[in-house]
Amino acid sequence: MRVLIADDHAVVRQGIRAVLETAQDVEVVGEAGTGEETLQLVAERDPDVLVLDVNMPGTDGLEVTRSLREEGRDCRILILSMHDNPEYVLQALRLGADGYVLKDAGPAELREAVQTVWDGREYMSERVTHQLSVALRQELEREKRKGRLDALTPREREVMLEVAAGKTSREIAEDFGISPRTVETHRERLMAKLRMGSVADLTRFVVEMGLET
Amino acid sequence: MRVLIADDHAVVRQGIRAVLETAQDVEVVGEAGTGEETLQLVAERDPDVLVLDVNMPGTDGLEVTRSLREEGRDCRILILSMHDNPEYVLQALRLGADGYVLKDAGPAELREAVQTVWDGREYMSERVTHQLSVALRQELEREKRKGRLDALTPREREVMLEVAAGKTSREIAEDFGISPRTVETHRERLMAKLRMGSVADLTRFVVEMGLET
DNA sequence: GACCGCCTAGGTACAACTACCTAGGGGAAG
DNA sequence: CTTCCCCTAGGTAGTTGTACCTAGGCGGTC
Repeated sequence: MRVLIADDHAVVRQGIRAVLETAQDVEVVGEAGTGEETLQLVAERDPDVLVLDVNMPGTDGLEVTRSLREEGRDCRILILSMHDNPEYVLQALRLGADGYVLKDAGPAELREAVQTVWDGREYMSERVTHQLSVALRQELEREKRKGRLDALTPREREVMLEVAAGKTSREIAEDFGISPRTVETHRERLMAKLRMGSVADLTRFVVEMGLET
Repeated sequence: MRVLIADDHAVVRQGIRAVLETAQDVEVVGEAGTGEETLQLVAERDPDVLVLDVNMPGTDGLEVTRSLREEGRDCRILILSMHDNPEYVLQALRLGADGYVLKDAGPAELREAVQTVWDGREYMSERVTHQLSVALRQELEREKRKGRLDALTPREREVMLEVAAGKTSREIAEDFGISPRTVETHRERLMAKLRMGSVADLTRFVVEMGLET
């Protein structure tokens, strides 16, 4: 297995090389310190696997990934990153990366990751998949909430904001010039539609959705 | 009045020069494109007023300000910035700037600002002073809230979190294995101590202070 | 021992919210 | 014209929270 290492810090490159070379079927065929250098070395040495840092000055890891895929390179790309930000991860995968490993991974994990992508499978650090699933859940939750919000009538929405602002039904009634009983009706309906069990939950909802004032 | 202009964009320098030179008692004695160049030109030409951009590559405006003050330069320093971020503004003033003007200021304001600092007074764009007063108010509010929070007993704090989580007094009582009446007592006291009039206000407070879980 | 702060909890009266149901008027859509 | 949705609002009964006051037990401090 021919591996190319791309990272802007020489010490990190050295570390990765040391880790990978302990596996006997791995040969490190080069090191790159910038995105441009990476593209050039990949073309020259045609590695099987590229271990690629995302954070590089100038052309960053994601850009490099895009370029390689655009020119039809079929080498495996294992992204190395400090952050488990789902946005980054998804972007990397969308651009054609084969794996995503965090920089705090130990030697064993790094070797396993390289081996895995080389075998044609995807490798993700556990924390990354975890963050992805959390992000997915949040997204679903947001969608669900947005749907619920759409089910409210205009009046209900107004009342909702007032309730979340801590007003009583009587105060809201005065603000709108209607009966407290009517406000209570709106109140019941909106709480039911949003499936909220308390003013506290409602307030959280309003704050989190950025609906105030 | 001898003025030196420092900004990393040539067009901006040109614009400032044009604006200032319409005033007949102003003479632009030089332009600098980097922090280093600025320090050198200030030493060479000894201007009365330095119009200084904060965002410059390498040594930025704040660094330049610090250096000039450290070496005992008494020229007026008028900071030019795109942002009205209070942190920046305070930092600039702390380092010895005499004025802070936003980049979206018109020609008239810029001339007035230069004139004002040259007269030995401070000049601040209106939006800047406004942002500062807002920041100050927020800071005071935060302090006040923190003080109030410190007035709570441990038990009251626990109850507060449960209330903000939307639980009823009965539920909280069960969680803690105490009487609902006791929870209500805690509840009344904590609401009074925090000066909160509703669960909604309390929930906001807890969320904003980052106290949950 | 006296004092104080905290947790505990009960009494009373009232205010506010909840649940579930009914129902008329008005406007928009079919 | 009928249907449907929304805003309106009342009835009734039950739950929950608020306001103010009292009070015992407990642990630490002067």
